This record gives sequence, C-alpha cells and structure tokens, in this order.
Amino acid sequence: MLYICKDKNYKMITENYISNEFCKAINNLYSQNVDIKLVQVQKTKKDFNGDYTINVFPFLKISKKSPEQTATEIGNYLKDSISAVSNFEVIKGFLNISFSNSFWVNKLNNISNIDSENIEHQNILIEYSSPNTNKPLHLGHVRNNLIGHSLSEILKANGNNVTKVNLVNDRGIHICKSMLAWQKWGNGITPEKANKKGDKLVGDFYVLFDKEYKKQVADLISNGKTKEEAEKNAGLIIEAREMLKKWEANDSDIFELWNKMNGWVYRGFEQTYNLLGITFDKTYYESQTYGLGKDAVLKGITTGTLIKKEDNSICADLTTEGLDEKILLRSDGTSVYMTQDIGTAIMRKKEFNADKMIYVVGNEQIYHFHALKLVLKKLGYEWYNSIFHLSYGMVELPEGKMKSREGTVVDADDLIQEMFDTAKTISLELGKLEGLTEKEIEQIIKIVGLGALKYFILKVDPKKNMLFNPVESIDFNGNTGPFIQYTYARIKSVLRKANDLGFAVNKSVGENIEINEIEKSIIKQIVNYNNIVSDAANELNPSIIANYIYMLAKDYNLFYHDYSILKEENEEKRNFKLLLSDITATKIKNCMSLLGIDVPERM
RNA sequence: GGUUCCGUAGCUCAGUUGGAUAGAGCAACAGCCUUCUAAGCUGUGGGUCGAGCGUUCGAAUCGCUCCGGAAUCACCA
Repeated sequence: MLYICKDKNYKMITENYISNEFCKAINNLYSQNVDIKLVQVQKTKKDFNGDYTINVFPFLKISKKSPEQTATEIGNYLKDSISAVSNFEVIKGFLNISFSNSFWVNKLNNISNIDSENIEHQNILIEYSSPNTNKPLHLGHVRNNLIGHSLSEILKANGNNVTKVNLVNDRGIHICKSMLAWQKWGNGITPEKANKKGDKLVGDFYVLFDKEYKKQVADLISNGKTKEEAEKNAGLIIEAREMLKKWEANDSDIFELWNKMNGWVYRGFEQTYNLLGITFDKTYYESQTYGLGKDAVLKGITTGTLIKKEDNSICADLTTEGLDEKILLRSDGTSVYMTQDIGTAIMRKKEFNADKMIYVVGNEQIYHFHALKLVLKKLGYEWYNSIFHLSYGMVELPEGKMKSREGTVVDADDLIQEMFDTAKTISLELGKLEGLTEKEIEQIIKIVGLGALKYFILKVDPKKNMLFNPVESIDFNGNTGPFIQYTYARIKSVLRKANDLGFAVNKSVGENIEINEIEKSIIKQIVNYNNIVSDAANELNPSIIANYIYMLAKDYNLFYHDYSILKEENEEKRNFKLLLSDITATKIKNCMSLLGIDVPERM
C-alpha cells in the first residue's frame, strides 16, 4: 500500500493534517495503527529550530527503537510525504519539523478575515450585569459587565445566536431601606437639586439607612438587648419591613416613591452603561418576575419530588446530592430568590429556545446555581444542564473585599473618569495630541482610557479573584490596552504613509521571498487566530483573546523596530511587509472588538 | 465543621487534555530617538511553581496528605 501522496495545496496543511500524516508514518514504518488523538502536534518552542514539534515518546513501544531513531525515521517519512516540509531536527524524543518560507507566505495569503469556520449556530442566552437599584455600580459590576459583553461578542464570532439579557433587582427589603431613608431625611431632594447622578443619590440614602440603623441597634444593645434581638427590633428595620409589605400590596404612595427613585437610578445606570459600551437585548425586572416559579414548585409537590413541611413551607431535599435542604416557598407562601430563578429559567428556555443559558454571576453564588440546577432536574426539566454559571472572581482591594455599606468601594464612574484624566495627562506629556482638534483629542483619551481599564480587567482569567490597587492605578505601558492600541495606531500610520507614497496593500504577495524569524512568528500567530477565538468560546474566557493579542502586538513591535517597511527596496518584500502589517492591524482590531475595546487610528 | 475555589519572581498575572532550560509586565539597574509614532525596543539581576509523598520514561499540570487564603453552607439577594 502506497500512502505517499504529495500535497498540492498548502491550505490543506493544518496541525490535524500533520497528525494524520504522522499516523500514516507509524503505519508505514512499524505496521501499526495509532489513534490520531494520541498525536500531539505542538508549536515548537522558541529556543529550538522548527515550526511544529511532535514528541515521539508515546510511540516507542510501537517502534521498539530509541527515541532518536524513531523520531529520525518518522521525520524522514514526513519530509518525503509533505512537500512543504523543508527540514527537521531531532533532539531527544522531540521531532522538530520546519516548513518552507513559501508555505508560510502562502498561509498569510490565504488568511480570511471571515471568522471561524467551525460555525456553532447555537441559541445562547447570556445574563450579566444584574444590578441592584439601591446603589451605584462599582468595580465588581464593571468586571461583570465587561466579561458578559466580551463573552457575547466571542460567542457571536463563533457563529452563535446570542441574546444578552439583564435582570434588574429592583425590589425587596434593601430597596425599601433607601426609600425609607429618603422619606425620613431627604427633604424632597432630587438628583437635579443635589446636582448628583440618581444612582449616587439613592446609594447615599442606602448608606444613611445603614448608619442610622446601626445607631439604633447599638442603643438597644446598651439597653440590655442581645445583638440578635436588637437587629430584629430596631425601629428602622421594622418600618422598612412594613414598607415592603405595602409595596407588595400595591400601595399607591409607596409605588409612586418606588417608581420615582428607581427612575433616578436607571438614568444613572444608563450613563455608566453608555460610557462602558454595555448594551442588552432585553431587560427583565425582578418586580415583574419575582412571582414566577411558584407554579412549577407547587407542581413539584403533586409529583412528590419536593417536600411540604409541617409549617407549610416547601423545600427540595438535596442532601443526597451533597447539599442541604433548600427552601423554595416560605411558610407564608411567598417565594424566595431561588423560586424566581426557577421561574425565569423555565420562561427563558421557552422564550428563546435556548440551547445554553449562561449566567455571569460572582463566585459567591456557586452554591445557589448548583442548587438551582439540581432543583430543575428534580422538577423534571431535562435541560437543567444547559444552565451554566460563569462564576467570576471577586475584585479585591489591597485591604480586602469591597463593601458598599462601608463605603470601601471603587465607584465605576469615578474610576472611568480617572482613566480619562490619566490618558489625557500621559498623552499631553508625550506630545501625542499636537495638531488635533478638541473632538479628536476627546475621542482618543476616551478610547485609550477605557482601553486601559477594560484590558486590565479582561486579561485576567474570569474565574480567578483579582486585585486592584487604586494607589498604583492602571498602567499604560507593557502588557496593557494602550500598548496594543498603540501598536495598531503605528501600523495605521505606516499604512497611511504607504498610501501617500503610492504603495498599495495587495491581498496576496509573491511566495518566493525570504522571511526572517520574527516575520514567521507573526504569521504563525495570525494563522492561529481562529483557533484562539474558538478556544475562548469553549472556555468562556476572554483572557485567552487578551493574552493572544498581546503576544501578537509584542512580536509586531519587535518587527517594526528592527525592520523598515517603507524603505524596503525589494518590491516583493515590501508588499509582503505591508500585507503582514495590514493583517496584523486587522487582527488587533478584531480581538480588541471581542474584548469590547476600541482602537484609535492615531494616538 | 462540610463543600467548592485558589497558592507560580518583590508586586500583578500567563503557562495545567502531563513533555525540552517555567514565561510576560510592573518595580530596580544599564543602554537605544538627525531613521515608518520611544505609550516602543534591547540587556542585567530576580523562582526549592505553598510543603511532602505517590503515579509516570517525564509533573507547575494528575492523585493523596498537610499548611495558608477566599467563598459558601438563609423562610437574604
């Protein structure tokens, strides 16, 4: 049997193709079949010669020869069977295969700017943001929003049909607290009168409530009450609970106040969302959804999958799954958070025919979502496993966790404004804004400031806790958003000059040119783009994109520094360099867009 | 106490379907702008990958034990 069939088309040659040829080599040389999955084609490490590396250790049992001899025999086979292979080297059990220059230039010529060929076409619903209307957005929310937005873009880039939803927590005892404080001590103040964003104003009253409440509790304790008694019986909390009852009874005065204050908050949120570029396809309000789920729970009683206790409360027994009993309806028949999430999940599943429902929610709710899935399973919803809790880590300050009520939070608006200010200061110091109009300047500092913030957050693996140090603030040098934006702006500048000189960027260039290591390295990374985008979607991890684009930008800067593009005398080579630059710029722009970050044409 | 997650350079982070000498940035120090944007590039120093044991030809990566940190275990959301 003759396996050797010279490839005529470089396009076919992928890592998978090489694996396949490797299997053929084993078959041919040692008359055995190996599972293609066992063949790991890796990128050759920088310190060694070669483009792809295969470790032959796992196949020594088959070859019954030394690592060196096995690798050499297979190397020889591959050199014959794949015409694009120019050379190979064997070091210990590592087979390092080099491909020809023309192979790599051909790869560059065939880069399509259409994303990903592995189109998924799933209906994916993603919930993120989910703010409370009793306080302004802080850095933790910013992380949530950026992750949610970026994941949506990444999933779309892989061909999925993505619906972005927000679930606003606009009711409950905590909302009543700020309402009550405003009623008592607000003297009719409004955002306009206070000259303050509405969400900030309402947040102030929430903090004020907590302060006054703590005073009352302290008084009660000094009068001999236990801490628990004091916390339950303080006048303010009793008033807040009464207000909640009135709200649930549709009391018109309370409703009016509630609408008014929530309206202030929404206008405030809207501003912050606009600044960050966060949008949703649909917004749910808990005041409208909190009744959902009751029916499903009651049905669970009739089928016997849930337990009704003596006090009439209803719960799910999750002890066999390693969790505790979970209350689903209180003894007075009212529902809890879990009940609502059961209801909304069922509703959304139907409404969007969702194949997957992703919840971007902090890791403090791991238990909650674990329980949610198990309850849905118990209730007989077989799609319970299409729920995925993307639990992201906390943003911590050097002194620990942020706490709204204690005022130790990094406010989103303040932080964004600081980023703008820093971007402006640095740009002016570097003299980057000379000769630009006010409008252009404003646009650049906005793009760069936000770029720094967003990249800073998204380059970290979502599931890990991360630290933000307000004193050191966010950098603009090194592995940062501005560094990548700067690389883009530099390329654009070169391309503008090329255009002035009458050098067009050709879509494909001659393949018989010499390329150096750094140029090859850039091509390899560009070729890898689709894999990265698909990895990021599979892992639901924007940091994969961030790290990838950083590496590409870093390599490009090295190339840019060491080799002149416009002064290249060889026309073929100049065309190549222009194309390489142009495609790099496109990849930077695409990746940054997947992260929700803009790139400036100059900076 | 139970469950889950985390521990990599002084600091912030990459690297984990097991592969070669563990990488970046920041900070420190030393260089590079009559040359396409120096928000850049180059170099130097910096590590018992929390500790130990095990599995393996091979472990930062897998398993067990321990140490340290975080989250959670509500008729809150």
